[in-house]
Amino acid sequence: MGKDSLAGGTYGIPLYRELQRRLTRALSEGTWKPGEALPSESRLAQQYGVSIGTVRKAIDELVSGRILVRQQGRGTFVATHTADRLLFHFFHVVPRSDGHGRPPGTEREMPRPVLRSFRRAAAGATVARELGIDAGAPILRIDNLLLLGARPVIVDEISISAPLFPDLDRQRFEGRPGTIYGLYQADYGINVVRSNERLSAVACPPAIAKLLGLRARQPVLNIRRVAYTYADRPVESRVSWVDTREHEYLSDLWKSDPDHDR
Amino acid sequence: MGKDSLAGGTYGIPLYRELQRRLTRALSEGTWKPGEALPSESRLAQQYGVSIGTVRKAIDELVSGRILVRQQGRGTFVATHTADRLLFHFFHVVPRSDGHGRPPGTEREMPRPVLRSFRRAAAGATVARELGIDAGAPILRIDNLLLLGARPVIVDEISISAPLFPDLDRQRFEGRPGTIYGLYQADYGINVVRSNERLSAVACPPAIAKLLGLRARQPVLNIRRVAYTYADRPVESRVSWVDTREHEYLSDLWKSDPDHDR
DNA sequence: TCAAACAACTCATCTATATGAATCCTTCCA
DNA sequence: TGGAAGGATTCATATAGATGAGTTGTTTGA
Repeated sequence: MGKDSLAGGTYGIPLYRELQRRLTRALSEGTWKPGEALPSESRLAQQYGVSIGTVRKAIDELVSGRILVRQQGRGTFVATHTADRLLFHFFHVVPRSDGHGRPPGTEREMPRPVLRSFRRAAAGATVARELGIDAGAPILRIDNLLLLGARPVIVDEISISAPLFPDLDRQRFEGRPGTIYGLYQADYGINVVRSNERLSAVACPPAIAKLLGLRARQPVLNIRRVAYTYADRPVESRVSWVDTREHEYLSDLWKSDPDHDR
Repeated sequence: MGKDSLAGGTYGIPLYRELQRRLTRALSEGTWKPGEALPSESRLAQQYGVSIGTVRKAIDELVSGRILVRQQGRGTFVATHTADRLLFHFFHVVPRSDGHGRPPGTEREMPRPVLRSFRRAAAGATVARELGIDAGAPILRIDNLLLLGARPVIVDEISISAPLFPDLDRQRFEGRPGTIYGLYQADYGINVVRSNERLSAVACPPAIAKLLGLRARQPVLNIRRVAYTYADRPVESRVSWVDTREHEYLSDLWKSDPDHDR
């Protein structure tokens, strides 16, 4: 029975759920970094003084929540923000599928970001509420134009709490090797695991319309996303404006992932 | 070992997955109707000649896919289309949450439907493709206006394959006791278990605008939904027009359900 | 040197069993 | 008549172990 043994611990709540809580906390504390392997199931079982089946049950939900990834013969790993993961779990804009026989959601394409502005600002009421910080608190405000194919399709307005991302500046942001969530993860140990989006149709503001090559007041899809890390801690508030003339927003609550069979 | 034993059966694919396949097929054949209980886990184990753990694993995914519902001490039941289930899994339009401290998604309200028209028609190309039938095949076309509070917010244009719903007429449709999916289920044994939605922002057609109390060409949210039953068989194609001045579309891929913890 | 064989390790599947918790039904007694 | 007690049945949790499959690294042998 290892030093972290759960034996004789919490009452009322199941062992596997308590173990899950501890694993999640360890994850949020950076005990194992994204891409790294956790100890093997048998070692975890030994360490926490539970059976291997209980360890598997604790891990099961973290895997189905895309927080961990299991690989037979290799181990269990902390999920990383690869381009694929971004595409299938956090990026829902796809080419329209009107008419063609092709099933929706296939042939997704990685958006090419063009940085429009990077600056420090103070949180407005809405962003503050979404990020769980005080109104007026310092934030970083990043405006991006996303190209799909050759065409500008999305304008992203990103707000993140400045103290969470020390020393993040324009150079560093633009020089990131992968996705934005990959940057949060690799440079700041913040792993975005879930997001929540609220959509509405609005008349396009002139400034946005100019970027999208749209006439002002034309209908655009407005998306407010809040991205969360472990334990539902908000990390990023993002407002997107989507030109849906040639693209659409795909919401497929199940089977959104070709790899992940369930 | 029961007559349905899986022993010595399929090679290569796991027992629990084969059992899952058989259960799904039995479900689609109406062996157990919605609301009814399946045989107990121990009985299923006996019947199929597998251990109880394997039965649980087979059922696990059907439960997480909301196809079955487990109740400790009672049994395992085929999910039914209660108002709650509709609200949380198939109805994503909620009051805007701008400004208020209230978390998004709470305080949902059941829409009140007003039937605008019920008629027989021929499937157009898009609907035919979505329903997996031939273009020109007979369909039922139902137009609904949905009120949230006192206000008209959504126009629904529903298309279903006529042969799938024999003898369905306006009286029967309007006289249904519960939701539309409840009608499909109770009267035709068709259990909608999944849906897929594609959203875009468009200028509101005049006919729709009149119903929603909106000026023509104002931005509205256009939703194309295809609803599926077991084994990904399409059942319904629905086009919705949503007035998002006071409401918005909520897309929360995880924790959309207060009951269902995962 | 190269490649096959092997060993050691991982997660995946499957079994068997025990105990607890929730529900339902019957029995029994005041 | 009513309600408590008990028993039977259900799913929920937890354990222990066997076997299989996939991966990795090492050893062996031609």
